Amino acid sequence: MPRDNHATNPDGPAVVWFRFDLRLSDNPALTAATDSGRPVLGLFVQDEAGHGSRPLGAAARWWLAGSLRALQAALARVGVPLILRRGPAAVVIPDVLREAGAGMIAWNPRPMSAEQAADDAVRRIVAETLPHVAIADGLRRTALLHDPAALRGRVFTPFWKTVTAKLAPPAPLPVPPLRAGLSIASDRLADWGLEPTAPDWAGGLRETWTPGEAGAAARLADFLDQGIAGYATLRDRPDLAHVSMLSPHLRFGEITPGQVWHTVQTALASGRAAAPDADKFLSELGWREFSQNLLHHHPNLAAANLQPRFDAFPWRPDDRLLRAWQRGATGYPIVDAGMRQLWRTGWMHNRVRMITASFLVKHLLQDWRAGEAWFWDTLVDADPASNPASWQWVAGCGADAAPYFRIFNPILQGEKFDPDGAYVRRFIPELAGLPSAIIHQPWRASPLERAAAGVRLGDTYPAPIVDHAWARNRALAAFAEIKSNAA
DNA sequence: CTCGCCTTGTG
DNA sequence: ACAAGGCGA
Repeated sequence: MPRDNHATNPDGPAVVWFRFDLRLSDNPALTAATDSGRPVLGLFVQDEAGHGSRPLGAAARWWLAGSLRALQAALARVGVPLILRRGPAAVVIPDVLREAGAGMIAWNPRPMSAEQAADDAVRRIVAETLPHVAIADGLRRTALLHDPAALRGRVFTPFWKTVTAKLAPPAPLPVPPLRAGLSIASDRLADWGLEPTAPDWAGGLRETWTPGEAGAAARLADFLDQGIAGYATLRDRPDLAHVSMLSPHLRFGEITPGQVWHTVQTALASGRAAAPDADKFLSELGWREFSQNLLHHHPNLAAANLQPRFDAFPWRPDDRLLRAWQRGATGYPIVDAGMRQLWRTGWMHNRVRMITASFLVKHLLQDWRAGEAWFWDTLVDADPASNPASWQWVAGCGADAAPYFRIFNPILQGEKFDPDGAYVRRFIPELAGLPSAIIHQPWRASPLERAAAGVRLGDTYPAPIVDHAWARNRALAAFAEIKSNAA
């Protein structure tokens, strides 16, 4: 049947504009489009200018490619195309609606004010230039468990108590019965250059992750099956597998916090999870909500200290130190193992994130923003809220932050949370032969132990770039300089 | 106003 | 044991 390619049609297909909600289930926009009875056309717009959000880092771009491929395949199974376009959303969206002869557009609300402003701009342009296109509006919010506009959290515990007191997320939506629609022109994903080619550094990422909705569901099922038992304490052990690793899936909206919440409740009710473990796990979702709340109320979270007195902090920018930290060559095994896990897999265990971040900020006196930028580029789960909020928390300048004087001892942290050195051995094989009792401080190994393990300090593995006790005192002195400033 | 809380460390 | 700062119930 001939088709007018340059006019919208009230009976035409519904375009579902995907953003970081790359899933079919619990997707109100997709459900609204299906409920309208129209055939569905998926759309993802790569808007390098950001469209109200921060341009992705390299690891997140890799993840996005995988997630789009997974979404494209899932939609293709029911005959629905996923159209890829590049450019400013306010230009691309009207173009696509005209080309598709669309009668409707639907998208899920986003939580940040800049995102809402960007979406409002698109809404206005569509309403003004394409009045026959219905806009699915006021849909259920699924990106967060709470409405950040309705609450302002400065301290985590009361914030999370307030949220959980009335927490009853509606039952997640099932995958709707999609009607296939005709396709229009689409970019080729490969042409977006999201994935590295020369060099291809993504091998460790591919081994570790399955981006996409199915991968997210499998990860959650696996965690509830194997990992959540003992979570309350074992979650701090980077050598064990007792964390969910859901963070990148949540970041790209391949699973919603509401789906996680309901799945955990079901596991609780059937006795497959214990209450202390489930509560602790859900409180980690709480930290995610807390960070999003902070970003909502402080859009400049990644750039500005939440505590202005830190504006006068005497950082000592030093590229040599920063690079040593980035490469995992500080001479402190737990720090280096973490940085190498990050480089290899695009992810780092939460406990080790705190240790490595504390080390950069306090032992090396590098501005937390330099560390935040590195994590932003290398983490597959790099989140515009969680990443800066957590860095500010560690640096002591954030909301409900760890006091600055609380300086992690990388040796004690290693011995406490990687007691057998298994985590260090996995990511620093050149230390693998050292006895467990000394593996977190190889400079104290005896000459005989080092020879037996083939460890030559300053050669096969670096000597510590700073002395812990000295660095600790220097950090405390630096903090004392800003202590008297009003908070 | 006190007390607990906040993903501690040192002596 | 004791250290350090701020917030909120």
